[in-house]
Amino acid sequence: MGRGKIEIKRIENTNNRQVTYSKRRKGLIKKAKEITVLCDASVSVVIFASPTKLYEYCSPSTSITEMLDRYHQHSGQRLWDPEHEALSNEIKRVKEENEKMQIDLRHLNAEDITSLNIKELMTIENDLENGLINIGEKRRESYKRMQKDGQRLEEENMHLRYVYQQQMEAMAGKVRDIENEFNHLKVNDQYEAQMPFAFRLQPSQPNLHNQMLLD
Amino acid sequence: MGRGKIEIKRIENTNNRQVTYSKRRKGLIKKAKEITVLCDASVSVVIFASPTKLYEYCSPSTSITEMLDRYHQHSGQRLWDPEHEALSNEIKRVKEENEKMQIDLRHLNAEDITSLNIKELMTIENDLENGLINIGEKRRESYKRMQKDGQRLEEENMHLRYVYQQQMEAMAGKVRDIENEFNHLKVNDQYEAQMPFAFRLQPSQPNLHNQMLLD
DNA sequence: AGCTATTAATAATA
DNA sequence: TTATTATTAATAGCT
Repeated sequence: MGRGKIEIKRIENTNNRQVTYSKRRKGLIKKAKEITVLCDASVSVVIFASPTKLYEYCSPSTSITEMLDRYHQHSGQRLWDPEHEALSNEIKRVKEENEKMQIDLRHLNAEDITSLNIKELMTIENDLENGLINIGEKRRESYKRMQKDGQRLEEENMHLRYVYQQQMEAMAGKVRDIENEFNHLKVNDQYEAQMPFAFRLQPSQPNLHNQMLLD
Repeated sequence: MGRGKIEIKRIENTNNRQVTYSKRRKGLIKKAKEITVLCDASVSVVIFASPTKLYEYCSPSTSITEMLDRYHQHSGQRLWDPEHEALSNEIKRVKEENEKMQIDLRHLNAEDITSLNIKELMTIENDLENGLINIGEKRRESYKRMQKDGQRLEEENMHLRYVYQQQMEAMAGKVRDIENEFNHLKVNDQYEAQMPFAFRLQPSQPNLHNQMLLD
């Protein structure tokens, strides 16, 4: 691809070699970028021709480190300790999960579905429906739970009122008894003994709590 | 360079993507080999698109390890030490991505899915969705209403308990006053007068309603 | 996997 | 280095 065909062998002319290096390096990295985008691939490229200059490309989704990690996993070499391996496995696992979800998402968005058969489409549709149904189910459940809670609270409320009134009345009766006794004793007494207070039962106050809120 | 020009963006069709990946991967590695020979360069290429398959090229004069060493020297980074951190960050990043996708997946209910091939299917699904969404809306409303009611009842309940206890204590105090008065009178009395009852304040009973429910 | 019509890369050149 | 352009090389869309 040039003005003439060239043999793939070392370019002896230094200038030509450097020019070609520059051009082809650029081309290589461009290709790497393209395959990354087009094919959802992870690519790492490291190039150097002289000790001083080094060029590298690494696809955005990864890092050189991760590429290395993969490389080592692939080649079976173990250059580092198990902890790192554990981490790499973790990454691998999470990334796989990631990929699955990406596919699912794309499918649910009706992307990529041209490559799917009717059965797979049905499955996706089913998933969508089930998702919706499940959400409905959960809502219904918690609705019922709330309803139950509401009822329970209402009942508790009623009983509290009831108990409250009962107690008040019982007390009132007892206070009346004391009063009677007191008055009876008072008959034989020369100096006016008085009830220390005039206690009267308060009427039942269903909205008492509202008043309490103002305290 | 093909039958048609293509945009550099992810190829959605899975089959096409894989074919292109295979072709371009081959091309990339060929280019890497060529620049290695032509320009006396050292090149390392690592490619992978699926977790299981990994392709790599490394110029014969070096090894991946040496490439790395050079990379380290050049970038000033030392990959082996902070590797742990780098991997952790990677995990964190991917996990965050995961979470986002999970949220997306969950929110997909309301997503509009259209496709010419499966138009009918999707229409039905849409109807289903909308129906469920409307119902969901209503549910959500009454859910909130219930939640509010529940809160109100709970508050009322608490205040009833509070008022109840206050009244009981006030009464107990008053009953004590009466007792004192009574005893004082009794000193000058020749026949044993007795309190008509031994009134004692019941301890606060938070679970009173439970007992009441059994009545 | 192969086959080509096309596009893309690049060797020679300035 | 950069730009131009004549050529070759890579490859997209089909079988």
